[in-house]
Amino acid sequence: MNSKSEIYNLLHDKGQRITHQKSILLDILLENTDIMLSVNDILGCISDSSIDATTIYRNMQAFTESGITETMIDHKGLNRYKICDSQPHHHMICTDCGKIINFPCETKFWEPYITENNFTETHHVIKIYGKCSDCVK
Amino acid sequence: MNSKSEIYNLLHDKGQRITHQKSILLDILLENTDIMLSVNDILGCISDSSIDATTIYRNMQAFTESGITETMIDHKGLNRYKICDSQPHHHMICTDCGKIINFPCETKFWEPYITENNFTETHHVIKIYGKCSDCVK
DNA sequence: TTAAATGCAAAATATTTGCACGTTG
DNA sequence: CAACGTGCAAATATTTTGCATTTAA
Repeated sequence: MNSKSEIYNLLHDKGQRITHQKSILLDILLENTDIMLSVNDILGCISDSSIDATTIYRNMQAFTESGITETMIDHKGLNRYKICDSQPHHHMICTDCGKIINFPCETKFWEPYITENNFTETHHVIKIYGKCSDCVK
Repeated sequence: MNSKSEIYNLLHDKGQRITHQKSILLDILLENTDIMLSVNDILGCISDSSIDATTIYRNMQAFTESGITETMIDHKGLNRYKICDSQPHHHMICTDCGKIINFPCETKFWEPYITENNFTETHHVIKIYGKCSDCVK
């Protein structure tokens, strides 16, 4: 999920229209792939405040339902969004500013517990929460 | 953190007073150690609605600052609370029936990445999704 | 042209704050 | 009795909803 035309095709397939507002929102998301953006962050990126907050909420929900964006709720209860990664990996997420640092998965230390419980893994999620070097100050 | 007297001692050490309201809240928390309770859940446990929501918010914050409770924000952005476990653990979650199986955290293989990025971890979440032994059949 | 998307206003929800009064130690 | 805790009311903040208007296809 890293080119605008790819996303446009996906939206088209879902019967959604390509609007001026969606185009701007996608530009902002594609320029910020390493941070989870709040609606307020996104508003701050729109210089002439040409998009209403309601429209941002509605489009972020639509994008998430279409698998274009992923979502989290930060330590203050704010929704944050980013474009989905094409490559799976894990995240350190700053609960203050939403910054994301990726790291690879190196072990599956839980394998014995899976076997023991006859559990069949389909996927796993590892997220490290805390403060990034800027926000810890 | 599993007996009321232990918690009372801790509160006393922190210079906090033992009030009727705190006593009731602790009873509710101690009777619900396997679920994260929202303020609304807690209100629902108080039959005669003798405690104001504000008091619950303030006490849950105080409990959390004292290390008595732990907190999370759920998928809807609601704060939820539970008495701290003596042992932290992670979850295998069956995507069919919702069953949860706990397992302990044995490694922090991501430590080098944290150090490298000057990240300050507050907590981490590891969830293994899949099917439990019953649902895989 | 017409169904979907948008902007604005208002509502809904969750949480926080100020302050007077009550209670604990 | 003195400090802390509580309840009530009002303020904040975020997100959602209703509806008339605009716009993409």
